[in-house]
Amino acid sequence: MTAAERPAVRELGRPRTRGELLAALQLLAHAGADHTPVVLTSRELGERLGVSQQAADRYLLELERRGLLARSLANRRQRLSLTPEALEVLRGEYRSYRRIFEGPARASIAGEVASGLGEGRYYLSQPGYVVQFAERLGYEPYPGTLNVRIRPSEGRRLVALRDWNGLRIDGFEAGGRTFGGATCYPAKLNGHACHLIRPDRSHYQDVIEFVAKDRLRTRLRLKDGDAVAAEIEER
Amino acid sequence: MTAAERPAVRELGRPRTRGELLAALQLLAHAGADHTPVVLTSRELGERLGVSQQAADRYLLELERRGLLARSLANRRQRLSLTPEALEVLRGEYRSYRRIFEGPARASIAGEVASGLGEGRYYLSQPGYVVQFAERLGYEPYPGTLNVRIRPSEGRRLVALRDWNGLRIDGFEAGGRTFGGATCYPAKLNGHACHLIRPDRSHYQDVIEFVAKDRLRTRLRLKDGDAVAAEIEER
DNA sequence: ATTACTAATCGCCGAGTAA
DNA sequence: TTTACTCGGCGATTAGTAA
Repeated sequence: MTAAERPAVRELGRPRTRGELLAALQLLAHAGADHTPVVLTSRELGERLGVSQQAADRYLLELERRGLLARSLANRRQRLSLTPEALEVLRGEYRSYRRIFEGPARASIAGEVASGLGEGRYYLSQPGYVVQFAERLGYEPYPGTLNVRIRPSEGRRLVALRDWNGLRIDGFEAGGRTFGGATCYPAKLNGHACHLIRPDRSHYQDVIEFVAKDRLRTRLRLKDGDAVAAEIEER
Repeated sequence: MTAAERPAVRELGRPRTRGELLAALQLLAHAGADHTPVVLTSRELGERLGVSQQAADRYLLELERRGLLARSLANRRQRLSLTPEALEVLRGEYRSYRRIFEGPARASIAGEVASGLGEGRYYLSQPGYVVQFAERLGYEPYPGTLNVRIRPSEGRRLVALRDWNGLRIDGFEAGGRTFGGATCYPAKLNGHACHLIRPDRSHYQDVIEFVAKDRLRTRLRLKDGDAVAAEIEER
């Protein structure tokens, strides 16, 4: 997923069009189109949404045009299924509402310092990232990540990060290659403020990465294998 | 809250208008208007929603008209706060999205049979309730509730029922008096299918009530003080 | 500055209908 | 029956502006 697509997918447009499409996505998800193709006529959809068959059909066409809905017309009966992008949109709404009623989510996680592949320095030096970090995290991070290995069982808990609001770092293209996006979450490592950074396409299963203004290894006097405690919070 | 108001509050109208108002409510809640009056100009609101100042202002007027927003204009700077009805609308959305990603919620709870005040029979005999039960639960319940006393600590867990989807029984007026609404949740009592019924204005703190097609005391051979296990599920 | 009215424009809705 | 187009009508939007 490139940088340019992201915001387009996240935002459904202006409120005027947004509401109808969201309502349609929501209804389709409840009908099961989030995991299975669903047979639903535009008439039925319109009835349930309180609009005409024509309007419902337009919603479907529009959703398809935006890459949020996959349709297959077989024998005049369309089968509808939501795309991963649509689920991302719905998940964003879920996050938003959950934050209102549950407050920001938090998690504590323990692990030990691990050595990375040294790529962090290369990536975090990319100007395309640096400007975004400066703008969204409020600082230019030290060009290198601190890797922390966690127990696989704890890793499963972190899957829930999908549901959290984070600070988006968008991907971009530079010098003919693609740099992927990432999401950052405010964190404390042994009490020291930093950010957990979760690349969209993560290479690791049981390693999480942190960025901070200073070099964390030096600042916290850490070496490979040292135990660390991380506190992660929703933005 | 009377029966007539309920649906009007729950539904924000057709998708066309619904989306804008929901987006505005959502934004206001995030700005803190759910618990504290918030100073926010219509220009700022419009910018954040991606509409003009005029449109944003209309949203505010419309929300106020629907009883979802309280405004106080002091010195040309309006202070906005959401009403309980608005929070109910937002909570409904939260429920809906949570169901998509978390699936139906469940809870197990233990308690013991308690004797009620005998009002159950009177209430459940009201035709205004009976027709709704028949339509929404799929049966006409035996006119009497089984009361189960739970430990106060368990009762706190049931507060979460607020966040669950349930089957609405609307309040109504008959014979000059008002009958309040309630929400029902599919449940099993010692494995027997029934419904937990939660009146909007509950008299009890640590007593929950069940309805079923048959008389539960007879069917399950229960007497006061008997231990029972209940499984409650989101609709 | 604000809020919020009026007027003109814009675009969504639904009826009719084709395929 | 479906899906999905055209088009007239009208409700929502924005610009301009008053208070």
